[in-house]
Amino acid sequence: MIERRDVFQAIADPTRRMIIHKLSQGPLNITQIGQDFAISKQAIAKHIKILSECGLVIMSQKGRQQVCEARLDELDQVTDWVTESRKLWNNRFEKLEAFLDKTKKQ
Amino acid sequence: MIERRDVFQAIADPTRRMIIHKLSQGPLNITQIGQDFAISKQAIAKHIKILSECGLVIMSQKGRQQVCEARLDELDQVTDWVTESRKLWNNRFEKLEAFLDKTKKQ
DNA sequence: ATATTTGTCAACCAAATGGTTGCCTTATGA
DNA sequence: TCATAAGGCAACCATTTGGTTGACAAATAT
Repeated sequence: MIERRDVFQAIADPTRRMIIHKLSQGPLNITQIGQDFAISKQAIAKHIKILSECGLVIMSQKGRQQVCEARLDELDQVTDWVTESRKLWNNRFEKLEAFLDKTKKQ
Repeated sequence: MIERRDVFQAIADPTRRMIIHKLSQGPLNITQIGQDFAISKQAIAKHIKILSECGLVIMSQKGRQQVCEARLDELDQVTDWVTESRKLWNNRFEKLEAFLDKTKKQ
């Protein structure tokens, strides 16, 4: 299995999606993020590490606090892939239509 | 760990994304899908099972063949979540602005 | 000065994931 | 009729994942 740490895998976990949701409303430190979740701060920190490794969260030190900010640009990878798939889907009969058209003309 | 089998998890795997990509261009049976991948047909079948369980692929029997067709509607869940997060992000200063506005008026 | 808060590091764990192989059933084509 | 192609099923495996606990360092507050 290849080492994967991409945006798709990052947003696959519901907890991480909720974290992104929270951070979309403004920056928070790790303890504040953990407030709504019934898991340890260490678990939260691990999620944050994954999110920041793929660019969805950026960190900044502020005294002893680690301030986390959402950075949603990388989600373009996701919407781009969906858009591309839909494009293919919409054009899926093109070849067939071209073939039928050609056949008709002959 | 809760039982998860949702669209987000389904598209987290690169092989499954490639399968969707292929199927977006037209229906294929399991053997045909496996053509481009260096993994066993059983592995492909497992991926297809996951994709069909979350509605991204629909199956139809055709003799001994299992024809797979892409069904991209469920990807709305993904784009909707991204859109919602971006909306929150864009409105993230609203509360602060409202507060400042109110303070100014007093 | 000391207690508390914030977060890190490391070890550990059970379950999930993505893959394998072998065997079996059932259509299909020669 | 019989070999073969398509796929299902089950057992197994290594690695990854998402979580835990305990100990620790360093800011901050009292």
